[in-house]
Amino acid sequence: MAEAVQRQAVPQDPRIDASAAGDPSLQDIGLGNYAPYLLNRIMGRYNASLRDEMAQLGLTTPKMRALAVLSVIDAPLVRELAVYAVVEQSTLSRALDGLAADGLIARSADTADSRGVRISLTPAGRTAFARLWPHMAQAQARMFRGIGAAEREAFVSTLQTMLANIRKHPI
Amino acid sequence: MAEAVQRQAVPQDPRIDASAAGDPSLQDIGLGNYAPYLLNRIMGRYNASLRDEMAQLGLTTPKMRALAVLSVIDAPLVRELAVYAVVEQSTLSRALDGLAADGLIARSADTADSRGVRISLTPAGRTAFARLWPHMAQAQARMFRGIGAAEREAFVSTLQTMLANIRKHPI
DNA sequence: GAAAATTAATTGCATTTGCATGTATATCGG
DNA sequence: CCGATATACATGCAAATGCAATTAATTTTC
Repeated sequence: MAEAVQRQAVPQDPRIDASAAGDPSLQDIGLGNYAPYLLNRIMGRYNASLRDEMAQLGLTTPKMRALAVLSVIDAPLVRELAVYAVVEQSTLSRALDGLAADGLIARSADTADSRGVRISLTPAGRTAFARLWPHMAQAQARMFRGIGAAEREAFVSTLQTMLANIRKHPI
Repeated sequence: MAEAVQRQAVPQDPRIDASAAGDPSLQDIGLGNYAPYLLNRIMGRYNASLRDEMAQLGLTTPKMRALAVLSVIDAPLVRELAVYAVVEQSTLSRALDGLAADGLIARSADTADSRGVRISLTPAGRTAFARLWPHMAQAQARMFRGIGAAEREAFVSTLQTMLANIRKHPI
């Protein structure tokens, strides 16, 4: 399975890293200074703790995220919702089945393109989100404990730049 | 894409949020200013793109992360590795089966506690990581494109505070 | 204007995941 | 020092996931 990776001392593919000197090693940087490591640790814990709280409300992470996005964005297409909610479209489709069965969302055909399905919150869905939002707000507050407004704004601003850098979708 | 979705003034459950005023709504904040949303979008894309590249090297995300952590931390216990790699222990255990089968890691009983299993990179494992590291370094570089050294250091410093805030494990 | 290509969403299916359990070892309390 | 409890890791199994194929509709091309 992994044979390809264990070959010896392969010279760097110039398409992969054009910088002649090569990258500083992870040891040089140190795990604790390596941003993706920190980001994964932080989000791993944030998402896990939220997931446990959502389970008690009978919701999964995809369902929670769909409700959250729908509280802000009105009647998106399924594929748009998938991007915003950071959920695979097939997973989202099934999560929407569950939310619809619980009467929290409604599916309706797009008027302009009958392939498209627009998703909207029902009043019950809005109520459900109002109940789960405090958990999300609190998890965020825990995350930012001891971080002042200025630092926090700078942090969010950097995140916005980063999202613009790496995003693949125009939305 | 619509704005001003009507709000329903659902009374807050006092057990959920003791702060009398309640949280500002997600609409008030705006998705694009809500840090957990940005973080999930960013890490979703970062991890997906790295996962695709790793698949071509015959590695999964848990395997990649295990190798990365092992390149920095010497002979951790399985549970420690699971924390650093942000992978469930049962998932990690199976990823280690695969890495061991490929000769990339070695398991050895802990000398002090015979229940413990210490994991270390083999020379082949070290070579494998040397080959995948440029991909990780480049994904990180993409993420920080157009962000200066000072901003980047401030960002990482905030992340370190956040990790200290939310982490559950002492490590 | 019809065939070909593209796009939207859902669904089938194999893989992956994670919870719960099992097994072995270590530590604690009396 | 012995039974009870806790911890470490692996594994059984059901559920969740994601890729690929399907169905349906739109757009493009010639």
